[in-house]
Amino acid sequence: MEKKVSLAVIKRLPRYYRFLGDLLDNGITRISSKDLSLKMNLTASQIRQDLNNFGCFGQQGYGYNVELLLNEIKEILGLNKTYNLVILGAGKIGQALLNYNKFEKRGFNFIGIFDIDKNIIGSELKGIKVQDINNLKAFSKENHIDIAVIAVPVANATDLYENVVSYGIKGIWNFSNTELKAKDGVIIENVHLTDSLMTLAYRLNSGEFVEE
Amino acid sequence: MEKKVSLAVIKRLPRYYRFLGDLLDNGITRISSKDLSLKMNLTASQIRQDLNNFGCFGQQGYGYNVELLLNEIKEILGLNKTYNLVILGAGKIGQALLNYNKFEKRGFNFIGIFDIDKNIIGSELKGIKVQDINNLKAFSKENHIDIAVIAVPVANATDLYENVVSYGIKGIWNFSNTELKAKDGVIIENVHLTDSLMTLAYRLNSGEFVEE
DNA sequence: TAGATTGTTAATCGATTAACAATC
DNA sequence: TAGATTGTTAATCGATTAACAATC
Repeated sequence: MEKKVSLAVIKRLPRYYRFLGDLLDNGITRISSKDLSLKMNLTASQIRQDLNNFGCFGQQGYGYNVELLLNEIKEILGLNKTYNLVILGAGKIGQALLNYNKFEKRGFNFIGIFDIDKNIIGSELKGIKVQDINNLKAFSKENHIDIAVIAVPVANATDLYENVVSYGIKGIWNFSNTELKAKDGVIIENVHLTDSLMTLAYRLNSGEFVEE
Repeated sequence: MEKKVSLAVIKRLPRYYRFLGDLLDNGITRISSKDLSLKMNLTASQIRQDLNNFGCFGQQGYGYNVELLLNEIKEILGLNKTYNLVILGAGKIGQALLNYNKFEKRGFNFIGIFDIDKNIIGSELKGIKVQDINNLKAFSKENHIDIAVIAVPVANATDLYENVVSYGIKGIWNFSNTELKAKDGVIIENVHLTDSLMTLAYRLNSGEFVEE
């Protein structure tokens, strides 16, 4: 296994990916760490350090080939594979995620959506029939699920999480505003919207100036 | 102005707030940094350091009074005030946010929702009429807006952002997958869902074990 | 009082930045 | 070749952890 890369670096990768994609779209084929640093508001040093966690993608005197680097990062992020996702909770958040087309473009495919509410179960959303959450166990045996999206109310989130893990699902994208207990081999990515909004509130009051 | 508190600390505050709220709900009235550290998977040192950025809330030999500390953090985060928000983009994400009741409980009130689509404009969502985005300027003169939620497609986000800033709105909660240029006095909080999902994909592939 | 636990200073660790030899 | 820019080592900076006197 490769040496451990810090989470700070990993969290910057999607941003590199976005900027490089924009460059390519604008017909720019090469870029130096210096020029990229100016666009991204980072230091050139940091960019080179970040990239060198994964390999030597540049060339002295030349810089980086944009397309090549973009593909390397795509590979690093695991975006050459596809992922099967299920959405747990067919409320507004679940539906919003299901309808957002960008995810499928990146290889994240929604193969199922589940709910507990009899009034929603059976209805069709974006070509997928909403299933009873009790079907998830059986469904997970017939289909390989990479990621479960937890989009249910806080009260149900923890129990659901335990079930999901017991079905062997390794990736959790958690939208519920609660802590899910870390378990070996299970990766949890939290999207705590309330926390995000509170942080914004704090910063609005603290009279902070230019930021990120 | 107080000394600058690092963003790392600020981002931990909502989590403290959540845990302390849970403690209080469970009837726990006092807690030591040591016990809290065990629950939150932090070090006791870090908790004391974090809190002491803002004041001395504990007592030697006793620990912290849960209710008192909760209120202090509430105050620090600016949750004793209320905030007026407008949602820009009445699509699924905009609607999901509008319908999520937790925000209003914390003092974040949605006072308007705007869209560009004539088919949606005029319809009513959660008791609020969807307005034409062209009304936003006039609306912002009649109402104090603390935070604009950008929930429009990438293509429109940058122009909209420039407009919003020109209307004097200082807080931006950005759900579009693009970079908004930092400006003095404007606070941007990004929720980059695609980035979050990519980070999850990376971690799923990297064979990482227990985390966060 | 004795024990517990804070607030705070000092030590450590890790991440960012600077510098520069290697080399395209 | 000369200039540019990398990859990488060393220096700096900041954040986390440890230690402990103060004190409830």
